[in-house]
This record gives sequence, structure tokens and C-alpha cells, in this order.
Amino acid sequence: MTEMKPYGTVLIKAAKIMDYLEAQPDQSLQTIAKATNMTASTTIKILDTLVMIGYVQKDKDKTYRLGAKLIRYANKSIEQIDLAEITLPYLEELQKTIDETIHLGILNDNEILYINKLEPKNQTIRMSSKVGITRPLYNSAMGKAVLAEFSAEEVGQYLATHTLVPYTENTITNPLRLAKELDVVRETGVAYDDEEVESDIFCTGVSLKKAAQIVGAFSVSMPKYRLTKESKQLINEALLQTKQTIEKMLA
Amino acid sequence: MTEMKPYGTVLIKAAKIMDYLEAQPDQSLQTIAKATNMTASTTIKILDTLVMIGYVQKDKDKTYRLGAKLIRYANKSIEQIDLAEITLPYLEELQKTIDETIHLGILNDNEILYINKLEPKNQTIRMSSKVGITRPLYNSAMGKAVLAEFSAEEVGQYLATHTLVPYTENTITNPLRLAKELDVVRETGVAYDDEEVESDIFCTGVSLKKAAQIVGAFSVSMPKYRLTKESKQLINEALLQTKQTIEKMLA
DNA sequence: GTTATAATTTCTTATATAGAAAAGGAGGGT
DNA sequence: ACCCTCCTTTTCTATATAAGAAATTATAAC
Repeated sequence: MTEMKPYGTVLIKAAKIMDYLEAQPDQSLQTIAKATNMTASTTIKILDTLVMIGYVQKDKDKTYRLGAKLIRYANKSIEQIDLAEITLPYLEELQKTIDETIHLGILNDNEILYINKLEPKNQTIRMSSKVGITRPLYNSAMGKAVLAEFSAEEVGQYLATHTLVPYTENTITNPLRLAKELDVVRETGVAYDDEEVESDIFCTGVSLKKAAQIVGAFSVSMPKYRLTKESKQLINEALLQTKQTIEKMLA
Repeated sequence: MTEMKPYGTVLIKAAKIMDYLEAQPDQSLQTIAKATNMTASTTIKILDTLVMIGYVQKDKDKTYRLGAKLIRYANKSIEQIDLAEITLPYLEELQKTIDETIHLGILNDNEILYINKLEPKNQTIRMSSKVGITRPLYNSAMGKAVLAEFSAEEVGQYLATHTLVPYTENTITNPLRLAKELDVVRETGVAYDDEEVESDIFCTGVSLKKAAQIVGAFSVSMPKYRLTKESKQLINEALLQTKQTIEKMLA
């Protein structure tokens, strides 16, 4: 057991505050201090500095929230993720075939982080989804596609540390049933989210790998009522075809 | 002259590194250290911590770039900006009238920061613009609309600290000419970007105020060739009408 | 006004940091 | 294969910084 050498204690504490504000905006000093197990005097000093550098914003009512500077960073961060750029033309092509919402995501902190979205051109239904949101691995289409690439050990580790919270009545909350479904995903290469995240929404996802490493996933989302046996088949084939093309580019 | 009390020195240094990586991705330790005037040993320790908390990503070739965690923060940050939520229905309404790209921006660090974008439904031309990008105050439509709300003193301060860099041959680089144009904006309430940021793109913008405070701006962007005397008039009226409606909501 | 509660500042000791220097890679040339 | 150079990483210690208790100031409720 090697002793961890701490460096940047304030930086780590600042990150703790940021993470808390990510989950709970508009909180008072007291609340933040309690939630992060720090004294008020330490907390206010860190918050002052965070406000100074634009990471946090302080409102007139003395509550704190995440700052606009982060929006700038994120824009650059996405630009710096090569995957978004490389995949874009192929996802656009895919959209010409399937006129539905297409998402690109990466694996981040055991969740799917959305980094690009292509909206349908001729459909009028708008789904609420945004770049920057996250979805669990166990119930989203992209998530399951990625989870299916995990080793048995990794899946076990994931299940041991994550509760399968029911988002809808369709959400799979039984680890064994999930494991079985992952077997099917491994066979077919395609993962579904059949109203497991949100009612009426059906998603189909595939993973993206580079040199045996998971680099991300992409998916097609649509209202369930538009799904037919034919469109399902078409989507599966188009996704697998696009996956193959993109992975050839990544190699 | 009250002496500034420093707190969170590492945090401030970390922000300096982040800002550098925002501008220059994929840099080596040496390069980052030199650019930020820090020793390599200090820099690597901060970078290690930044990587640990997900703000920075370290690649196999030992270069550093902004981390995906920032994309999560940004998503929440935008959600926490009430302006985006409040204005959305009105901007959607506006888009039904004018089928062009509509942007919402806020004033951030003397620039316009884009926080929402509504794309045209029936037009096929796609403009490259993203949430998170910034535009100068002196040449963008939203920027000029905001600048026109500055006091003479504030405008002077802005001009003293910012060079009017020519983005295109149409960009106004003469401070006096800009000042004159701002007078017109104050009269009409509407600001133009006539191919001053990008060739072939014409934008019309208005500011948003709450209790005499600038809170943001929004604009319509379109290819110049689509602009007619009639559409220009229509856009101006629709923008001013929408501005009025939104500001009534903000009050 | 009075009281209670929260925000902010001050001050001092314990702690973390900065940077020089040394050690440990990685790569290029011969 | 070996050396040499440049870059990354670790170690170590004087010095600067941070943490927290307590005092002070602001804010809100009554």
C-alpha cells in the first residue's frame, strides 16, 4: 500500500465543489460547505477564487452556480475529441438513409456522454436531448452496446458498483436479465433501448472500437410508433454498415 | 492600494493551464510550462491532478488536452442559465416567422458567448456555428447590439483594450466608424453584421435587458443572397417584437 | 429594534507547495 | 548496440500557503 501523495489540495476541493454545483445549482455557502464536508471559511475562499476565474457564478442572493466559462471550455473540448470530427460525415450519410435523431457518445466515468447530435430533417418530432448529457450504460442503447464490449470481469465490476434504477417500467433492473441481453448484443452487434430510458422512445445503438479499445458509440433514436419490422431491419443494417466504415477509418 | 490576498494559488495556476489548453490543444509538458511561466515540476504535478479530476486528458504521446468532464459541466451550466429556458418559446415562435438560424448569446468576458442555436427547418444551407463559441463585440450583430448599450465610458474602455481585427474585408476596423454605427443601432434598436465576421453571412441582432442591465442578445443569421429589402424589414420588426415580449417576461 | 442566522474576515499553526536537482525515459544518430 | 540529448517524472526541503476557530459584519425575520 503505497501512500498517496496529495498535490493540489485546493484544486481537488474546488473540483468537489464544482461537482456538487453540477448536481445542485443555486446553493448557499452553508449548504455547499456541509455537502462537501468543509468549513465555511475554507469554502468561501475557494468559491471566491472559482468566481474570479469564471468557473462559478455568484448571484445577488449569494447562491452559487456553474459559470459560463465552462461552456467555452466544453466547446473546445468537443473540438479536441477527434472522434466527433472523424465520424461526422458518416453519421450525416447515415442520416440520409434514416431520417431520425442520431447521437454520438463516448464512454466517460462509466456513463455515455453525448458529444454530438444530428437532428432529422423531415420529421417534426423533436426529442429533448443535448450534447453534454449523460445516460447510464445499463439502459441506453449506446450504453448497452458499450457494456457488451466489457469483459465479464468488467461487467461484474460495473454491476457491483451500480444499481439498476428503473427509469421506466421497461428498464431492466435484473442483472441476470441484463447479462443475457448483453449476450444477444454480442451476437448481433446491435443494442436496443426499448423505452427503457424514456417512454415512447426506441433507440438502436452500436459501439465503436479502435484497436480493440472502446472509443465510443452511436445510436438512432425515434418514437416507438414509427418502428416497424422493416425499419428496424433497415436501421440495424445501416448502423452495422456505418460502424464498419467508421472503424476502418479509425484503424 | 489594498494588497490582494492570494488564495488558491494552485487553482489559479490550474486555470492558467486550462486557458492555455483551450487555445492550444495537444501540447507537451515543456510547452505548457513555458507558455504559463511555470517550472516543469510544478506543471506536471498540477496536470496530474487535473487529469485525475477529469478536467484534462493525457494522451499516449504525453500531450495534454481539455477533458470530457468539461462537457458535462457546460451542459449543466447552460441549463442553469435561466435566460436560455425563458427565451426558448419566443425564439421558437420567431423561427416560425423567419425560417433562418437563430442564436442566443450572453455577454461573457467582453465577448458574445453562444448559448443556444435554433436551426432553420426548411432551409438546406447549414451554417457552422455551435453553442459555446464566442464572437467579438465589435463585428458580430449580437455584439454590436450589446455594445450599443454600453455607456460612452464603457465603449471607450472596450476600444482601448481591444484591437478591431479585420475578420473579412467588410469588418469595421476604424473606431470612429464603429462609434457612428453604434449611434444608428441606438436609434433603430437593431444591429447588423454585414459580412463582417464571415463572407456571405448577414446577421441581424438585438440586445436583451432586464432592469437596465444587459443580460444577453439574440440574432438571425442567413446567407446574404437571401436578403431582400422586404425580408430585412420583416426580420427587423420580428426581432424588435420578440425582444419586447421577452423583456416583458424578464421584468 | 432585537435576535437569529448566515456570510465574511482575521489570525496563527500546521500543512502543502515550489523549484532545484537528480533520476528515469524516449528517441535519434552513428 | 551504444551514446547523447532532450523531455518527463520524482525527490527533497525551505518557504509560502491553507485550514479552521473565533471574531466581525451583513442579512433576514419578527
